[in-house]
Amino acid sequence: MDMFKPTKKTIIGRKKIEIKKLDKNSCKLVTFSKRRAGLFRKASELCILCHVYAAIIVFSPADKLFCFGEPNTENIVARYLKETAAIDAPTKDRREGGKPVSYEEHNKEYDEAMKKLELERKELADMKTLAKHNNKRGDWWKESINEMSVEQLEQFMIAIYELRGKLVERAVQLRMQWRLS
Amino acid sequence: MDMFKPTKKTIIGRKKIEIKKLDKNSCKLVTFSKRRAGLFRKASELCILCHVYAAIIVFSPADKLFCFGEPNTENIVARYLKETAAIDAPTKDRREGGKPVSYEEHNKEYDEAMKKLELERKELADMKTLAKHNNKRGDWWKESINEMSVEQLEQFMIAIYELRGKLVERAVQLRMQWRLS
DNA sequence: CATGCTATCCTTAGTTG
DNA sequence: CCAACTAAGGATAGCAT
Repeated sequence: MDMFKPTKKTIIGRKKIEIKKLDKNSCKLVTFSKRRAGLFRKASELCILCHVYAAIIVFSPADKLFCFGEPNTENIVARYLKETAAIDAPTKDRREGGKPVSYEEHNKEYDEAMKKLELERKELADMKTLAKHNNKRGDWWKESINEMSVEQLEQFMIAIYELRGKLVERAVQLRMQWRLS
Repeated sequence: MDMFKPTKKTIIGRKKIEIKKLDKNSCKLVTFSKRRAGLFRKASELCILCHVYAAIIVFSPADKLFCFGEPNTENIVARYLKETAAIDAPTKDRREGGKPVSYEEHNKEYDEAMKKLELERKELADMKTLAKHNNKRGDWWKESINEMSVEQLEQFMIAIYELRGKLVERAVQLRMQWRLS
């Protein structure tokens, strides 16, 4: 291999940049990749060094989801939701930008949902007690997974994912209720 | 004040450290504070430079929650849940640990499970139709979310997470069935 | 415990292949 | 476009206050 590079010259090395939005798109993508990798590595080091759990969620310039999680993202997020749900209203140690969240857009959905809820609440109350009666054990639907056919399972999974979205909405809804009270 | 420090000497500067769990507790706490700050700053820069959204969730050695969010943590998390819910089952773009699951060890379980399944399938088929009959609408449990109390909701969410694991298992199970047939 | 300092290590902007 | 390289700039371990 060539021991020396007589051709070495114009390499100037890193220059200082201002932390401002990058307009050049190619540059932005490269920078995003590099810095995201760096960020994830730093997070990993932090987790190992200090023996803590952490998760990072990033949406790329192309709106693709990237996430890091030690030991995994989902559990951290779940725990985050739990914690914030528990201490949200009173203590809420927001670091962030400080904006108290724009609930505007959420409000519409919730208004609708709550009206709908109001109506359905009554007619569904008895259905629930009925269901509870029918299933001696509350977790029948867990057990029954093993008997589902492919089609049933698929449908059920879809339903679960929808349900999950509803759960999140509902959780936010409840949190708002507390906040307002 | 003293302008000069003739006493200056022992400052060695930074030394290289191995990325291993820090045992010394005081050191761990200091390192955690410093590196967490650095991590959040990096994330902030990434968000500004590349005009992206990101969130970081960290649990400190003392198990306290620290979070960063641009523009705020909650929305990022909500969006994360939405995205993963939507594309999870089919595409599942886990970044994280990344193991594509070793199917070997699953094989045994699945063989057993499949036999068991075969037997149970028939005797449970009618139970299912019974259940379907009892609940005019198959998705009563979706609607009933809106009436759940906080406690019920929390328990339900936990159940859902568990259920999700079972679903994944079951899905792999079925996939293998197809593969073998 | 938090803050400031400094020497050293690490990250990465800019460039080349 | 992606990977490698280089050196400037930034982060930080260890120490001191």
